[in-house]
Amino acid sequence: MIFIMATKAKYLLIEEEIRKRILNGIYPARELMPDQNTLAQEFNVSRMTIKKALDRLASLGLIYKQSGLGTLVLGNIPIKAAEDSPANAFDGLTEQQGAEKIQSKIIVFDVKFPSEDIQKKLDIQKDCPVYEIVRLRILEGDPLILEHTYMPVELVPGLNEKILESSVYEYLHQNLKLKFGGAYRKIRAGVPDKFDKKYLNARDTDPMLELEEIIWLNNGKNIEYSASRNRYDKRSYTVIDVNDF
Amino acid sequence: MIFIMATKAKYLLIEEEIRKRILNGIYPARELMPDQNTLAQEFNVSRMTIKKALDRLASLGLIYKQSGLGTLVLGNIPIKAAEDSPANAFDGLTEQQGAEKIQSKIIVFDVKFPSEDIQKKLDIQKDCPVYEIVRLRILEGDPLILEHTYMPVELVPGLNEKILESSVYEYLHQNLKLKFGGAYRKIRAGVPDKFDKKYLNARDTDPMLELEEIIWLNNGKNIEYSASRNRYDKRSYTVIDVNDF
DNA sequence: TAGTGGTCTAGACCACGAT
DNA sequence: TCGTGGTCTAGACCACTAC
Repeated sequence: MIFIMATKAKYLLIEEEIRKRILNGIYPARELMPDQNTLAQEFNVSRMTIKKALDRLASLGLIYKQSGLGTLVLGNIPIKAAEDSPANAFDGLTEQQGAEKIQSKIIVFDVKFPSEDIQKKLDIQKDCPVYEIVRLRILEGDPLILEHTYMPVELVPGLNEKILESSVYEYLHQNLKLKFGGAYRKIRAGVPDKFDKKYLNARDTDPMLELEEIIWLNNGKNIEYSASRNRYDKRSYTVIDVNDF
Repeated sequence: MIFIMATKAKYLLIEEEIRKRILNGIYPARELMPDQNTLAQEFNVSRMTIKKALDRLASLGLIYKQSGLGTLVLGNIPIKAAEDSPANAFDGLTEQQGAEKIQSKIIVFDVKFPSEDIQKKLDIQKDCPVYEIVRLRILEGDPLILEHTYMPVELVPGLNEKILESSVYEYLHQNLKLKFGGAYRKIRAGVPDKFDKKYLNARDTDPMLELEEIIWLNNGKNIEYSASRNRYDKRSYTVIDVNDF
């Protein structure tokens, strides 16, 4: 009949509740959990709403649904480590690790016209100035990531060193009210360059893990191209994939 | 998971059609496309069905939806290269590249009791034998990937060298009728080991890109743990991420 | 205020797996 | 055959954005 979205959508609340039940062993791993109709009755919602909650849990890899069989609770993932970073995450490093743990040292902060390469990556014209930023991100005193970033000036007015030293993401969201639409990321390995050697203390034989990234806003404009260089022994990226056929 | 009705589900057909319209510029990039009600009328389906098609296109990064605004068509992704491998893909290498291009050379094919590490990764007991496989994957005559794989024997009866030389995935699906539930993948960089040097011709200073992977079946059992070593100059992995907070 | 996408319902039929 | 999850509908209200 009527429903209120005072806070969260029902399917999100149900998702949370079911996740708790899985973690607490109320729905044990490797067993079937109650069927959608039963859950719909229990939560007093329609089956579509239950299904939406389960779809999300399935896409996180917590459950597996199969038509004709039921919904299976999956176990924990053995190669998952606490220090792994999901390859699909939107919060900045500051938000991931906590502001008190992360320091940022500005190596380069400049404005220039974009090279052809950067024009293509940001989808802008050659007369559209961009910030060029190189930041060293330091976790608890340890050099962790060297970030090379390009952003169109017109999309990010008022960027300054103070902001770069704290959280750019916060500035974009809180102050400029910008919203991210999505990101495309590419992960690869590479040899250390002179920046890596100087700032990440990489030796010639130390592999680097590089995350290249284009982020676009909800209006479709590209706001950032960045290449993050990680020490190979400090970081890895993870992806969960759910079979869809 | 899915349908396989005699015909495809409506939302899949609509997804295809809209994708075509985007690629053909009928719905131009960086502009709003028709709203959901209009599309529902045009395709003669309910709005929920249109929404489901759009949800999928959004998760692929082709469009961006915003409540109150409309649905925006996004452009192409500048750092996307033809040789990139999606980090979330299920088909084996043979299926990705075509059977005629890929050769597999078996370096190790053995059966043993699992180490503690492998027991944990496959979630099995110590008396449950596993295959240990090392395969060199060769693309058009060029050594590409060195795969170290472990699989429980009881889940994969009848595995042999002939199968290893063609496609294991095909054997699992076609012959054993197994279905994958999902996978967890971890990507990192590392230094070359003696296998990499011998079979991938890696020099001491060549970084390796490693993809570690656990695959589980739709019954929740882990069927495979593998670590794939790639030459850094031959391969990178990609992820698309869509903001949906 | 008008119009968008997001959520939700109650009920229907279908394909699939197990019995 | 029965019960499961998957799809689909027709219509409703909500939250957000732009005007």
